[in-house]
Amino acid sequence: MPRPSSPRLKDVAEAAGVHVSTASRALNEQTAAMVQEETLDRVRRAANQLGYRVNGMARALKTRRSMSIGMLVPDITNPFFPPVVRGAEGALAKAGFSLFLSSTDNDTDKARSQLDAMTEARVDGLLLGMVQRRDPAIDRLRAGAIPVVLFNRTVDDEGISSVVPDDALGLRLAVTHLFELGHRRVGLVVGPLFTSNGERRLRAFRRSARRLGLEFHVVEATAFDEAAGLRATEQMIREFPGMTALVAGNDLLALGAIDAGLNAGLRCPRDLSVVGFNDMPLAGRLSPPLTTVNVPELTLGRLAAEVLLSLIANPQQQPERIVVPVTLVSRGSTAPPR
Amino acid sequence: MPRPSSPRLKDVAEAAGVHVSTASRALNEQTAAMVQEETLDRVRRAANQLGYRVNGMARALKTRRSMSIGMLVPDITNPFFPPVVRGAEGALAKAGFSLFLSSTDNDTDKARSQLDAMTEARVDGLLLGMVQRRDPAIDRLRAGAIPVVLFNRTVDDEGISSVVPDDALGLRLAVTHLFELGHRRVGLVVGPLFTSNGERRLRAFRRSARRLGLEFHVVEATAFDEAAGLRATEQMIREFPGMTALVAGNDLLALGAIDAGLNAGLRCPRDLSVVGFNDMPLAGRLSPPLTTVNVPELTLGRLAAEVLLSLIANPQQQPERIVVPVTLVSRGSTAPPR
DNA sequence: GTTCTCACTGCAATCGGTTGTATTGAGAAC
DNA sequence: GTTCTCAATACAACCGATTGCAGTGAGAAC
Repeated sequence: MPRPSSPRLKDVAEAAGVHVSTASRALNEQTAAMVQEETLDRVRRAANQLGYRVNGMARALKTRRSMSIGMLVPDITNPFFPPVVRGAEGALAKAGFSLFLSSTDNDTDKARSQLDAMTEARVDGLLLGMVQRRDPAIDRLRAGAIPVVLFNRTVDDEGISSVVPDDALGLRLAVTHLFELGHRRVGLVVGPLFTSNGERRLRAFRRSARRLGLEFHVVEATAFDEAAGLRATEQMIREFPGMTALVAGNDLLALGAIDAGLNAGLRCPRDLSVVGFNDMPLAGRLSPPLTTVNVPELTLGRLAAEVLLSLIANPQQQPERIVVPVTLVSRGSTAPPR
Repeated sequence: MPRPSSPRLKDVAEAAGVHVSTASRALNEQTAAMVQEETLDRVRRAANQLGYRVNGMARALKTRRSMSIGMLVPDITNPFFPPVVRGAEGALAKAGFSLFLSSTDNDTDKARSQLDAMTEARVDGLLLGMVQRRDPAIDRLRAGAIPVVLFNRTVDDEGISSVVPDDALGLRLAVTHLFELGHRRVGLVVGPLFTSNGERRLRAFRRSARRLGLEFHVVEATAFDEAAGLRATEQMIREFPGMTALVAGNDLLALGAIDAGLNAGLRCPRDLSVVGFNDMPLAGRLSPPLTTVNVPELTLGRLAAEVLLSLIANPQQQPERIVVPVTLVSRGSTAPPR
């Protein structure tokens, strides 16, 4: 019966004429110093010869480090996330970690089952981008010993590391921009308020609008996508006539809002100015080019990964809550009111 | 010294007062029938009580199945890929598999190192979207026993399963569309010819253009992104004056082409019609809305995953080469020549 | 009362590595 | 020549599951 699987350390050791423990040390950077130069060579040569690749599962089982991390995003097809994933993946790969990625489709059950899968895979850390403000999944995670960093959204609980955009600054910039263009009657199509972005952006919007003396109205969208933006804006147009401008909870909501406006005979930006949030890729090439709040997505992903890595290196570490600065990008979807 | 880690099967077994092998059988669907109803209950209760999660590494080590698959894409920030990833992930999750995702940034070295990492993680299969027509990485993989399905691009070698769009049909549709609009002098900004999409689209373009009696010129872009599209089109404009329309190797190249045209004073579609390929998300909302060849991305990803799953279930299986049909979506970036 | 079944459970080997400890042997110190 | 030191290597336990096989005991068959 021929051995069907790939060569094991034992095979390498035999080929090199050493004990498997010696082969193990020879092949590990950390321990290679323990073994004689000449032996080192023999083992390495044998390993190359046989095309040996360490069995990560066996190693992980023994060392209790899988060298993998799990990343959950609400929806990978939301253009905001791919750059975040890329930023995270780049930083992780540099440190030798692989990435388990999963889209939860904004579905709590799916999120839980994916989280279970990652727990079973014994990932060394988690990057979570889909949490709700009060999230039972997080509570269960806190009990466990697995390092977690939240990104994009965070939880109300202060005890967990996170990397999020500066929601308050973003909304202030957006509202101020509209005010300076001359708008005085401004709507907010906010994302779901069970998310931190929803709630924070709403609060900042209210505060800015009040301070500037604007008339305003708020409608909560059921999700962060175009369809929800469309529905919410239809409602907004019914409930808040005379509105000349609108801030959306993110860029996809903004697209839905523009559509709803069009359906109601309001052209953007002539009859209705719209500001998005995120500055997702291609936002500047849309028709009209979207005025929006830029979030440095790659950086956000990279930072989240770096915080996680340092948390893995030192689990006792205090939680770190990073707020990434944002800027307003003024493009074609906003204009002075007529 | 308290046990810091999560509960093991042994802990569950002790809590339930049974042997660990019995606990193992009780907790596995396949083998649960072997154990008495009453014992089953006790074990399950104990497992829930302790919050037991199987250690995937230990299981994988013993069973030689990691229940994970690796997916390599050239660039996750290319909007074409997220829906493909999502399609694949959905199908895989349904079958209980997790997804290792990695962006290779079109870098052969990075691809190789990621492939090594996946090999070490002992993934049960690979979904590769970044292969070149003659790819040494594939040759190395063929030797091994790990099931592979290529998507989006394929290799010249016939022996490997793949799921790719119908490049030939797509280009024929694009060229015919331009012909019917009245264009007679048409360029092709093709993707790198070391990719199957590049080469196949070029061939189909030439054939269609000849058959229709068009004058044509081809420039090869160095990558599938906007910057490469811009550069290639600048060259095209120099070398092929009087061109009224252009087919791009994908949507990002098309965007670069539109920019290059603008820089040269050619407005799209008034002075230069442009057809893309892929119909990436938001393509229809761009300015101008992109005429392009629609590839059903979600389906493509799902199919790739399904082929891989069946290959994993039955490794002796003949390779399957699926060609996914495409359609032309006529929008605003094409118009009759002036 | 024995023996045979058969359903259930326990035993122990195994997957492929890592790592603390023991062993070995050559040269230094005496 | 004996003992000590130390570098290099071998031994063996262990990580946490799975699974072929052996054991057990209750009831059936005789």
